[in-house]
Amino acid sequence: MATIKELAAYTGLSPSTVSIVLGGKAEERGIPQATCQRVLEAARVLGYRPNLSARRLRDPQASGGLVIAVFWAQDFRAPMMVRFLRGLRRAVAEQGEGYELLIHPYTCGRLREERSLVSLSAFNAAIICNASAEDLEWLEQARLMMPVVLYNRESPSYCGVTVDDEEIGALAAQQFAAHRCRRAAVLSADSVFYGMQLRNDSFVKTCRQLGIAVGPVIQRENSMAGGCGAVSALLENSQARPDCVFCASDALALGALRGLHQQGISLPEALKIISVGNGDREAQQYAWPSLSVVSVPMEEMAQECFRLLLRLIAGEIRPPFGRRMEVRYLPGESCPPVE
Amino acid sequence: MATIKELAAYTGLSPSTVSIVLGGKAEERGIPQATCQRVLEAARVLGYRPNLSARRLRDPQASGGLVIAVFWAQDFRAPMMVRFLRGLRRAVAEQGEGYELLIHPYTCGRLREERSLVSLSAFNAAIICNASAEDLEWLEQARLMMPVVLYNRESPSYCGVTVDDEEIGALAAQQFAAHRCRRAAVLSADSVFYGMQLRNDSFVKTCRQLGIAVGPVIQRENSMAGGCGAVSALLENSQARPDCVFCASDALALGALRGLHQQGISLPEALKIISVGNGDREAQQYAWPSLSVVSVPMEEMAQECFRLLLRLIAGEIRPPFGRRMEVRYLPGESCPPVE
DNA sequence: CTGAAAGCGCTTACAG
DNA sequence: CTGAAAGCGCTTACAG
Repeated sequence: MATIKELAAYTGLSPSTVSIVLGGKAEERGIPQATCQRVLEAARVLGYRPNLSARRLRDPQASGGLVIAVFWAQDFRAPMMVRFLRGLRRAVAEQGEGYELLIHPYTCGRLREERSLVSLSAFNAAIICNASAEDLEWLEQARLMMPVVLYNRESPSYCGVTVDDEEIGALAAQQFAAHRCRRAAVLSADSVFYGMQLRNDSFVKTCRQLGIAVGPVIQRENSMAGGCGAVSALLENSQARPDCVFCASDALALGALRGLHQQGISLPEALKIISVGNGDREAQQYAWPSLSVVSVPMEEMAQECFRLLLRLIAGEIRPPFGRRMEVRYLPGESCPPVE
Repeated sequence: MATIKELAAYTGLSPSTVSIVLGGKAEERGIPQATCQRVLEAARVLGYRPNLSARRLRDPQASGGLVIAVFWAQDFRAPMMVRFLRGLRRAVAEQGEGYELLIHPYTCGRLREERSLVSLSAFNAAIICNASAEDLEWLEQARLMMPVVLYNRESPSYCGVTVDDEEIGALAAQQFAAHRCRRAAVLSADSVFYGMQLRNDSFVKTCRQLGIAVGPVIQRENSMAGGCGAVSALLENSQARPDCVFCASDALALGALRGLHQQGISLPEALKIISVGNGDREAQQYAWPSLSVVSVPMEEMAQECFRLLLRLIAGEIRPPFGRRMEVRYLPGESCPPVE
């Protein structure tokens, strides 16, 4: 990478002059066109690219801000990222700017390969989302110097923001019980995330406590395709068809909705659905029928991640320090309110 | 903001020692616990935050990379951002990393307030998305030094990646004509974007050419709520009900789908729908009925933005230099293929 | 119109 | 175990 010094040597000018031209201040400094041409030409030929760190170091305005990296696992569903970023933006706005958000995609299970988490010179702090069990394991032993907050994960040595996973499953089961459902099914996702297991287990356990039998527990790819394809498996056993289904994600539930339409099953009469609400709220509400969900407050969780990170940086808290957010049941037509 | 020098003064140690402790290298350098405590305590008390630019400047690894800001207007629909980022990530991966993506939200019409576009020290280059007419106007006269590519906008002085907006409207009209539709409606959005107008105008014009009457042209908020609420207005005139509708966005179309279900209108028999496909592909496919769309290739457009930006930086191209991407009709159940 | 010098905040050989 | 010095690449007074 060419530097200004090299451009100066190449053109026979001084670094000052080169810098002035490159900064677009040639005119106000009365530097003739010809000199500009020489500099610009040299920049092109030598492939000059300004070093941003050096520029920023000189500029108190640009130098001060906190750079916060958001590690987002690539394979996670897109609407979740949207909601997360929305919450983060709110949190940033609340603090009055001066923060830079760096989106850093990574691959689940390969967080250890992200050297930037160790280097200390890539960003000031990080929010790590969707870490897998392996990733968490690495984090434990790595003991990063960098301030880190985990989104939706718990750890003995880091700060984290979580939800009550067991409550999610329990709330759904309670709703079904209120409707006097008799037989429940679970539509879950292939997952690297232990929280999902907790939700399912809690749903099943609560069903049993409330006298609801639990029929098939099905695992599919976490997508609408997965949810749609699962419908036949769900209804396979015609003796013991479920009258209610707990879905691990919006995507699965929306896919299932389509599958059920195709089969001519009418909701909520023949079957009730409650999903974990981790997708776009509007898509839940304008589905046909609209989805009943136990909503994961992702925006608030993101906001809280940011707040925790700031307090961590300020030394006001020390890891581990967790915050657990409330979940809420939002009824829709797929499991209407009981009057 | 405290610096290492100040910490040194405060603790009575040298900057070197402070730096070593703060860098987590106390142990390997044999610095005693007590000294570490002193430094860490001072950092907390004085509110020390490492200056990232300075750190990066020292670290050739961290210093070299290109920092690219993505200006995304806040009010634009979320799924669009997802698709855009997906394409961008692909483009980055294709180049083999070394690039930092900075997400920079802004408010439509207020791009001029973004000082970082002028400062030259905030990032190396920018992709500007969803600029309004006012924003474009400002860009024209600002003549930024920074390399910039516009997403889905044309400009006499900047590079841009666009689609053929007229083709979008025309393709939809042609499909309806193939189905022998007689009366078309348009469900459009309140918009700051002239391209949307081009699409609608072209749809209307092509309809007329093909002998399709054009009924109500309705404008609503660009959301599912808007689309759903528009249905009654769409069907208002029972003498001259449309038998096909062109929707300006996925969100509007999905909302309309729900509204039509509520009214008991059966698709595609009673009404056909084609939407501009600017949302999540899976949501289009798993809607009931699945949506026919003229797809805007947002991922490819994002990828092309990135490529153009790199070539711009390398001096291989000069603004204005535009790329226009192809649109494609993807049939779904809301307007099935004609056999 | 152009250049020599200082300095942004940090880290890392190197010396003691 | 700790410190003095150099230098990363850049820009900006200042001097000529």
